[in-house]
Amino acid sequence: MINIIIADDHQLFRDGMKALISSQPDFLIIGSVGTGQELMDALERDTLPDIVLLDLSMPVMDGFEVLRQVKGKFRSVRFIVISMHEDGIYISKCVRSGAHGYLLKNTDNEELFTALRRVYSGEKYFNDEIKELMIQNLALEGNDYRPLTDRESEVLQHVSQGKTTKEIASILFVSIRTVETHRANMMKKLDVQNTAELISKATQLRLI
Amino acid sequence: MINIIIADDHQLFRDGMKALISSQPDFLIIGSVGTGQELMDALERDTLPDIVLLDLSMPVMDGFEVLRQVKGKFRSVRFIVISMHEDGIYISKCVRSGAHGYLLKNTDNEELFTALRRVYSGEKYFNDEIKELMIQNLALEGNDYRPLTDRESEVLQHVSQGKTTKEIASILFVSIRTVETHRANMMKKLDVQNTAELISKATQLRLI
DNA sequence: ATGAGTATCCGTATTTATACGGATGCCCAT
DNA sequence: ATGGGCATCCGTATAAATACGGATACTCAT
Repeated sequence: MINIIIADDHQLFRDGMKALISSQPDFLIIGSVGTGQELMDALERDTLPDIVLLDLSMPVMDGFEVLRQVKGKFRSVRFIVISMHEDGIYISKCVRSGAHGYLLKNTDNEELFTALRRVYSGEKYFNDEIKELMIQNLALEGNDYRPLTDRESEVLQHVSQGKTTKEIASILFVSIRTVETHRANMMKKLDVQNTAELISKATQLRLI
Repeated sequence: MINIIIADDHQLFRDGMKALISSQPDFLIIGSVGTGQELMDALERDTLPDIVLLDLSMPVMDGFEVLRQVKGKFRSVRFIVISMHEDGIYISKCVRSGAHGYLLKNTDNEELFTALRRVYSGEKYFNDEIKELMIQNLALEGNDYRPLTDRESEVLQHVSQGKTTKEIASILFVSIRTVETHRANMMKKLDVQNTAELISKATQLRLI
């Protein structure tokens, strides 16, 4: 019997999920919580589930924070993220944070069951579409991805708003050469040829 | 009694919605369909509902196509779009296509009921968040928004990939001046100062 | 004490973008 | 026949970006 907790701030969703999952003989819903804090409390206090179905966008303590706090703590519990976000960056972030699976909220029933069973048996579950999104995101990041510094981010923000190097220098009270250097460094970090590609890529990477 | 049809390709969602809506004494689910075509057939054949809860991303005939086909046809039926997409462009497109309301799939129960009642009584229903997203999109479009021509879009694509005017001229077998003119015209249409802002705005407007 | 990273700034040069106009020809709707 | 929109191309000029290096000083971890 696979013990499952559902963590999502919408009762409708939890109820629907509970009804669906309970229809299968090998699944048992042992908890249904509406906040990250409730989930943490349940994990500390009660019988540990085999799997947590975890929404990302919960108030106060979101899914990412939950993953961060449980990291290395409840090792026997596996987390399948369920999210509306079909964005490679969210998915990559979840995978890095230790998620064992990722499903979109419009996943169909059979796939949900398959995911639950696969993750229960020790595998990770990411379907082809999810994999493709992750690959796209990693390809965007490139081989030697280094994050932008605070100043670079600031300059990038101004550039994306259409300001010239001269204008940015004036706003930040620095030399034109300083801004030029920051622009050049960003272009190197993101491996792009010019400003158009910089803005394009930075947008895709959610740096703007 | 408010008669309602639910149109969504995921049975779990339809079932959950049906259970929730049926819990209210003034609502009656008179149909539950999984495709746009089924919805069209139901509207042609059966008693018309007062309201259709319409998912956007259905296979073959999506929600936009449904709205387009019903435009001016079933005038007494009101459409509330239910979508995962919290994107001003989707929302604006729905409103332009005649939707009477727009809800995100993580809307809470009470708000769903409110929306159904308001739309039934002749109002439109868009909450503050949805309105804000629309406003942002309209602000982006600006005052005298004109769409890009095919050639402009083609040039824009190349520009966003980091190509210079010279390179684009070579690829398209036209003069450098031609590409220069296209770039200048796009910048005028989108009311931006330079290429960085062009790419930034075009991305937000989903032109790239 | 040392080294790496960050932020700052420089000289010189070339390439690219942008701006100010202007023009012709084709297609299509009126 | 006419006019508007689109795609094409031009001369001249300035502004901006990019590129090739180089440099100093501060902070923080080792």
